Amino acid sequence: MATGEEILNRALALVEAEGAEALTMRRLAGELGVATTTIYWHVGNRDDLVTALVRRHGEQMARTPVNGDTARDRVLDVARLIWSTSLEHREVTRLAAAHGASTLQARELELAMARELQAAGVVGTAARDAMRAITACVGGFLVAALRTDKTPEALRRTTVLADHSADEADLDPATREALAEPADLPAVFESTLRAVVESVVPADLSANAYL
Amino acid sequence: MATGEEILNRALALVEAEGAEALTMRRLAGELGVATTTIYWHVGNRDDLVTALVRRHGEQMARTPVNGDTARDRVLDVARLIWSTSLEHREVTRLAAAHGASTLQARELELAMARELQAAGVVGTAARDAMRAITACVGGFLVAALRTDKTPEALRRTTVLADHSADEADLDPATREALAEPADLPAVFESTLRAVVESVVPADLSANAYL
DNA sequence: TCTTGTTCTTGGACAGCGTTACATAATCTC
DNA sequence: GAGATTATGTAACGCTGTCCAAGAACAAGA
Repeated sequence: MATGEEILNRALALVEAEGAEALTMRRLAGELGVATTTIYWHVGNRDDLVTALVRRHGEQMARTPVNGDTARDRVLDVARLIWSTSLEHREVTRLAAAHGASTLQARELELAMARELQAAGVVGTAARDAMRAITACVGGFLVAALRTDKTPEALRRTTVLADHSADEADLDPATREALAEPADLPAVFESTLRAVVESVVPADLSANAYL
Repeated sequence: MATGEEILNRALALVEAEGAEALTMRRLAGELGVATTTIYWHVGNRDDLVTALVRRHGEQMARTPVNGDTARDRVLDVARLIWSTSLEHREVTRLAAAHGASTLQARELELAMARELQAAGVVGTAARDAMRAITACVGGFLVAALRTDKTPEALRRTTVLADHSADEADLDPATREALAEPADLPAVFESTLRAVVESVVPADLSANAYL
């Protein structure tokens, strides 16, 4: 009755609907109308459950085709894809991050990036290092974006950084004011990633007739 | 007998010695030879405990002076400082990350960065966005570096990305081989951060007589 | 049809977690 | 010394992941 596939479906639905922390063995079992131990029999550990969940979801995430004319644009687009799809399914992303399985979640997309890098002439250790740089940055921005959701007021950047009690008087008032409100994260992401990709992927001269 | 200060000291020692997940209320109480509730009386919640811990530790982290001749170098050096001190106290960093208090941990150093940016002529929203970009990247690399420690073999990048069963045949063998072993993260960090900082902090012409 | 073996499900327990209500002891204040 | 404040302890509640041993369902062989 309760196949492993069904359990994963239900678990995914639960996570997307009520957040990563709603995924408990008892809760999921109740959702399926089944005893807790049944899940263990079919899927195994909670670790196994989450791993299977993230892997399956990661495979579905890589459906979108890659856009862009130049090699750089296509690499950049893969990075954008990781960013946007991770944000669309932010609860799964949070779950994967808490589980240390972010790489597994983005596996297919990272391999796509490896292919685009190869098309740009970046192979071997250079490709590995380029991927590392790009994915680290994407991951950093993702952490920043997801943190904002559930962090209590007192730990927000805007309050932590703006709340200086008369010290930090040497900071420009305009800067102080700017620190008190959140940045436009997608915009900063876009420009930062562009800089990183440009530093790592050689310009595709052939694609631009004007150079 | 057990002041709040002492409790924080012991908690910090516990975290640094046995990892972030060793910090449980009962464990800490036992360590102090005291009932669990005593901690609640002195420090409050576990959230409060961790917050206080991270804040205090973050203040101690900002002792190191900033080096560098040009404005860019000094900004870069602050970023390096966040990176290296966070890695030296990696368990506290892990704890702060799990608690969503990374900004609090790096507060003093981020404010130092704001000052260096100001010295470089970057103020207002530009300074905020620049800080966001830099700290997101540093955070991303930190997550990557810390993840490697405690992730089970099966979830490591090197296995996740290298383990393609005859698919991905279109990937260069050199790339495949490179993906199977870890990157030199500090080196990639250094070069990536340089690119980001350069894209965000204007060159300090006055500091270089040759330009 | 009865039996045997495998697959699947279950109830109940265990140890651990954060947290709290309540009772007790120590210390200071008037 | 009486009373209030501060500090600590006991015992429980509800939650978590996990496992064990017992049972139900079902397939196939005699």
